[in-house]
Amino acid sequence: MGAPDDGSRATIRAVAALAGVSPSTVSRTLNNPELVNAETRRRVLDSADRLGYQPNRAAQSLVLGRTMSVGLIVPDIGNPFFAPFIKGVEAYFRDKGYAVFLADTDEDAVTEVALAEAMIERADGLILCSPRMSGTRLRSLAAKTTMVMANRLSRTVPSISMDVRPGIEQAVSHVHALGHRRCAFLGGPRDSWSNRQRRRFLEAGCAARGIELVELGPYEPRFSGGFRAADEVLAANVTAVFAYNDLVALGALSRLQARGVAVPGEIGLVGFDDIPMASMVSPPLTTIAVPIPAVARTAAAMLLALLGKEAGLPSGPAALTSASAVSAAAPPPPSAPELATRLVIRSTTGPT
Amino acid sequence: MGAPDDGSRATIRAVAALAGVSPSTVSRTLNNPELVNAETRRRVLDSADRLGYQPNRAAQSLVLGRTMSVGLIVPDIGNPFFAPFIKGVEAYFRDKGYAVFLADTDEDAVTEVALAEAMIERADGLILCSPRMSGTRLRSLAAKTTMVMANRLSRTVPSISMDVRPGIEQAVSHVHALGHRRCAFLGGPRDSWSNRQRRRFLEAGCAARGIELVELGPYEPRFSGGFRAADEVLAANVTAVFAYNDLVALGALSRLQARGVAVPGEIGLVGFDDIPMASMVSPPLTTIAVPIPAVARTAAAMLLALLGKEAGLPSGPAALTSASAVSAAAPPPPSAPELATRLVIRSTTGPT
DNA sequence: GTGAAAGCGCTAACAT
DNA sequence: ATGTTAGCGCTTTCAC
Repeated sequence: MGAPDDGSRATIRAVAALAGVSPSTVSRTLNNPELVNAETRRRVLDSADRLGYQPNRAAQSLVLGRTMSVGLIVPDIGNPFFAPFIKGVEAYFRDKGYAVFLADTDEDAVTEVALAEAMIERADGLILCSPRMSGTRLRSLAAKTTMVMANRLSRTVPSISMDVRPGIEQAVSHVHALGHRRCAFLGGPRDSWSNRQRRRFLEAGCAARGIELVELGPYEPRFSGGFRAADEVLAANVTAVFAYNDLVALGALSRLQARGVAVPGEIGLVGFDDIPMASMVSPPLTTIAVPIPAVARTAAAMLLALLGKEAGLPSGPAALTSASAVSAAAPPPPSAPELATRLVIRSTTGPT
Repeated sequence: MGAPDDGSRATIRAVAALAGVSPSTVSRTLNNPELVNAETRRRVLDSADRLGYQPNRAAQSLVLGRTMSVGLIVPDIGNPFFAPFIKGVEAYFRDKGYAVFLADTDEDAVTEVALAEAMIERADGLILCSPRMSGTRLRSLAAKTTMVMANRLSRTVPSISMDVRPGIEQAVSHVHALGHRRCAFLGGPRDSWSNRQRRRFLEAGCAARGIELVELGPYEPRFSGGFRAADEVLAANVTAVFAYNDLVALGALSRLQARGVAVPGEIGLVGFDDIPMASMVSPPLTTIAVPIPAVARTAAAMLLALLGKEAGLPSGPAALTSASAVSAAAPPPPSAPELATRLVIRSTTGPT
């Protein structure tokens, strides 16, 4: 519709004037249409789009105390693991009328804190995806804003993570069934929460089945890390390998093949994440698929619920949601079935 | 650093009161420190961080007329091609004190327009990366906000794109030197600007060297598209193939190998983009590398310049602004050397 | 059902 | 060098 061709955007007063009403009526028409007479409403609406009127967000934010935007901080946009997460969060919030600020920490904890602080000023809430910062900093941030953490669990900060257990159980069971009795774990970053978690369950699963597990690494969680890992695997005298993630697995696979080692013939290989590339290499990678879109949606929903609660929502539908989110500060239920990881068997695992 | 432990954030008046000055002095201290007495400044700064004061962004935006944030719209966050772009834009703007809104259109032109409209309300400017919408819509958007388009050129909208020519020239020359005389182009989406551009230069390069070029497709610009393409390549009786992008090339490679066709022995293969995966497969893909980070930085710098120009205008802001924006639309120099594509020779090309 | 008035928190003339 | 004043554009009591 006809925006004023000069650059100035129409204000609520202009609309009011054109419609012959007061600014308050225009505001009501837009925000609480039921409070205004049908005929008046029509006139207002008409004038509004005649002028191409768009409420000024800054003014709204100032008076309402919320910006209708949230911040999302990830360690590395380029990491295929995070893309679906970003996508999921963005799609969820867009749908609810929120815009999403995105920032990339380059895997650096200090940058991460700085970015979070900066976003607090502009967004109503924050989602920290796989945060690298210390628990202390995390808590301090959480005290300053509404925040949800994904892929890392905490008792003090609302958080959500996938359930790695089923996938790992399935993988260990699978490898065991194939006859492997001595395996390696290609560890990721030492201080990484998810690395610790993956290792723990892996150890438990192997122990339970009498599989000997040797831990190698830590390796950079990249293709190059797997490259290096491959040579150490060969020296470790194992028949199967669990990698910290697919990138490492893929790197190892590549190097193994280059060295003439048959996969899965001589060495079986299991990845983690199921990034798109996992199914595109040859042989396609057996891996533990993680439900990132579900994690993303859950995190987003959690944040939205918290925002609603903060805004003083009367105990409506949101009350329950946010309750569960806050109790998420207590042992969050990673038991939700849609958050379960699962083994995807492709072609890098076979009989020993 | 004691933030008030209750939820309310300190205002400028609180700081002023604590420091025993007026709000304006606080504002000055923060925005034009040189205008205020050193001793006063000290007191103000002190009170400010005593209270953990952070200026309210919404209030600033309202009075200054700018939000210090920009919007970035991409077709698909998950596409490895776009990740470095997003990263580049975000890093650039973060550095300048801007925050970046990100949205993903899912390759849909309608969504794209809607998202852009939504962002106009919240951001000072917009970067459209590889926009799918029509030129008309593009122009209409550009009239409403400060905007820069990347990976697509336009005379009427400020835009920036890499220079595909050198890379393609090198590729054709390389393939020609290897003895190939009949090649195929695996086309991407028919109406895609970059597809048309790539094809055009490819045709020219081949024609100039007496290489016969058959165009296949269009294919989905994904791994799966290349899969399908491979079979058609085999039927086309060519010895080398240029793919619309790496994903297609990789898909084709995979399928070719599955069918027992030797690459580069029987068929040579050249990709486009040089996504990370290109160097990770085996054999590693020969491909035309595109300078996405440079494109991203350039686009960002362009937008920032336009924003600055708009803000710095002496009189009637709007009229001149759009004029200058349009003038920025005059032939953008894709000749900048850092925007040049270049051939990366790996192992999917060899003598015929 | 509608208007008038009072700010939200900040910056920027304009005094002083 | 600092304080006073007047809004930025909107929402929201509070009257009518």
